[in-house]
Amino acid sequence: MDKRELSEVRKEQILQAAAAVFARLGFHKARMDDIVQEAGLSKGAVYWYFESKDEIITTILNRFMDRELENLQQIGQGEGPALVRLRDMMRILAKEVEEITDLIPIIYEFYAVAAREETIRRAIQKYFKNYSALLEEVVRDGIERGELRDVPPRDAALSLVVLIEGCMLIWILGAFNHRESDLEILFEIGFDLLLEGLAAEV
Amino acid sequence: MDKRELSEVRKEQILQAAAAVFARLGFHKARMDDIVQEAGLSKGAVYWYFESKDEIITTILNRFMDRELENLQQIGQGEGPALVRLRDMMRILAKEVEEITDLIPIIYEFYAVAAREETIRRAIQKYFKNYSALLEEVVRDGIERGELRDVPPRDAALSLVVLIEGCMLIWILGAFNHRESDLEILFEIGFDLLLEGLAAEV
Amino acid sequence: MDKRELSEVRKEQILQAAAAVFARLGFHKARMDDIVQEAGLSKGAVYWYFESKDEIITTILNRFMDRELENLQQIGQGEGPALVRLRDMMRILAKEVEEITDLIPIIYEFYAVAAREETIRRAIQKYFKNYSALLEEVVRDGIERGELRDVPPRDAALSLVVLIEGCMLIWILGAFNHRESDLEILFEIGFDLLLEGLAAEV
Amino acid sequence: MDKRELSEVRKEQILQAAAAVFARLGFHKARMDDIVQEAGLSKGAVYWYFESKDEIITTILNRFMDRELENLQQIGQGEGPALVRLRDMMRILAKEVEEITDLIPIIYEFYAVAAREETIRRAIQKYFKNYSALLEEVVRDGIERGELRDVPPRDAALSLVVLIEGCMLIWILGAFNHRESDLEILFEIGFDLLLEGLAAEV
DNA sequence: AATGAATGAGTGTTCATTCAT
DNA sequence: GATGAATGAACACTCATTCAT
Repeated sequence: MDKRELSEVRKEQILQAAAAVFARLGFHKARMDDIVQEAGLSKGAVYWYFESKDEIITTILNRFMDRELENLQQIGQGEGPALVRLRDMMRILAKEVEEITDLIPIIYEFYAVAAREETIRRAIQKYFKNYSALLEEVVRDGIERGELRDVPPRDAALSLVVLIEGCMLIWILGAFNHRESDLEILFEIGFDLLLEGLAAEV
Repeated sequence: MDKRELSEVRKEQILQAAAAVFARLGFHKARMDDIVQEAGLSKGAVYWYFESKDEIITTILNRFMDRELENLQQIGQGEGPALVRLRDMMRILAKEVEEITDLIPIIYEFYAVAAREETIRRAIQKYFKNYSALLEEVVRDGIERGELRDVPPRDAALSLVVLIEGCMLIWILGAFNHRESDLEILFEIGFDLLLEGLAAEV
Repeated sequence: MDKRELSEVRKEQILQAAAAVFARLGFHKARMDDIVQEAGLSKGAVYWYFESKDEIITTILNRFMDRELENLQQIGQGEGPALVRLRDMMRILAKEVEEITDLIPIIYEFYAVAAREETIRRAIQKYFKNYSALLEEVVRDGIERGELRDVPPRDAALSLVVLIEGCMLIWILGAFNHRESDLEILFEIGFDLLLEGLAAEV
Repeated sequence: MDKRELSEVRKEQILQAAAAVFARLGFHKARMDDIVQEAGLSKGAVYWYFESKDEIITTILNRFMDRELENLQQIGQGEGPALVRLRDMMRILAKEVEEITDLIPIIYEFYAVAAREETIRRAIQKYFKNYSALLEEVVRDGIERGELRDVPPRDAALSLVVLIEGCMLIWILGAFNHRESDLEILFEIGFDLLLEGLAAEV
């Protein structure tokens, strides 16, 4: 393992630790000392790899968003029917999100910060832009194939983003905690209704 | 103005000031001294009415939720067609939310905390429960009137909550900041698509 | 009850409450609010009768010393044998002290303060002076009567004060907490040994 | 100087400073900032070595008691006549106490606290237990050698503790401030009377 | 006399960051 | 690269005292 490699390993080690601590305590209650301890390193070491607590936070956010996009992209690129691909995207997204449940509260802290701070907001906006662009692509395909109604693809993508984010919120808060305790089921209920519509046929 | 009245006025004065400060700086960066100054009182006075910063935060959350529910309730109770009532609810909600834009980031901080802390979570769950119960009622009415398809009212209510919360998030983050800068328009796009459905008719 | 009388009653009421609170919490942890509550009065009322927390403390100290001296004096003035009178003094002192056990810690706080502050020290010195003068008187009488050896009465009084204060300390700390849990017994053991002496007769 | 050594030095440095400040101002009026300044360190440094003001206080108490016991022990272990050894113990004790005069008020604050708080009381009780055990040993030896009357050694030890503590109190308060301004002299007067007894021989 | 709301200086403690080794 | 002791600004909260009513 050469120097560069070790350096990457150390960084990953710190981010891993930081994520765990943030998940446990949130950004603000988490102290650098907690991260240091969780990482099994020294304070100096952590500060050698990251300039500040803020940099750690931002890095975590970026990695999270990058990975999420990558995942979605791979799924969306399939060749089957659009509806199948969308369903698959949501199903897989649900699985992944459920695996990192602990990190979700952090996301909302990011959102709170983003609403106030330009820099973070820009990053998140970019994320959402990519995110919805991916969905829009599939929607466009679905319309062309005649699977979906001929609605503005961008609006449809918006609705899907709204659906996904809304469900995640409801889910993490346990707001509908009867049978819908699985994110996947929540997605499904919402998705089906969105597809078929609520209005009575005329 | 008698004692009890003055006491209420003072509390409101402090809450008002606190909300302003929180909106500007977020919970954590906001110092008690900021609230004190904004309220135009002394530190002792603030602590005379509230035990701690935390109590101020919680009180704000509760008042917010109470007021929001009350608003929705009044709108939902109307007699017209369900679709009109739902549209009205969202339109008015949009107006109100836009008026307290600054406070929205706080909501996400609450969500983040809620995901971690039982007490706050319970409060928010209760809020969502009431919130969706209101919507469910209107939906049920709509189904009976034949305005809406015969879907499980609870699922439909869930979808509406998801729609509303999702839109608010997209909006506050400015994630689709082209023409949809108004929350109302975002609501409308999402609502229309949800009503008519995305799927092509067979 | 005329004004002056009521005033005295109120003062006593406050001192009583203050003593109880001090006993429970010590001088420093005791807050004026605690005293106010214990007295069942308002803050303003307490400050109407006493200028400050300090004045309350000092007043309590003085009352305590005055009463103690008065008690000793009455006992010491008897006409019987000196040894009997001394024994009686200690016995009664023990009874009294045991009744106000809770207040004893306060005394040590006074001693601590006294060692640092002239004013309090003077008051306590005066107390001890009277205190030992009383004992000296009895001792002198005992020597004249041939009950006691012909030692300098002042030295003997000193020894008695030392005995009393030392026993009280040992007792309140529970330092010899086997059978000597009664202050009276502690006094007796010490007194007997002091009378008979430790040295083997030559 | 290696790490461990430096750490010890720093702790001592802080304790030294704290003792000085406590002596000057008492526990409660002493601020952490005073200790910090006196120690010539930063606030963070002090808190690096001690968790709280309370821990500093407790540590000082323990060190004091440990050292005192060690001293007494060394003196008591001598081989000469018991009376000589007791006299030496008191003489040396007097010297030592006079050297740390400033700390004595602290002791009384401890006594006051001890009377109220289990933890501190236990510590002090243990100290007194050791303390009197040492004296008891010498007394026992004295009785065996025929230097002392055949009294219960434990009672005699009690009397000696009482004598010592009583004298210290009288001395620190300056309660007999004529010629007996030396603690040593006070001890001597008390000790001689205790040895020879006050009662007239029959 | 009495009330209790209001004041504001004061204090123990925390914690992100730095830096000598 | 790595350590962990050291820094010091920041901050929530306390509480004796005041004073308008």
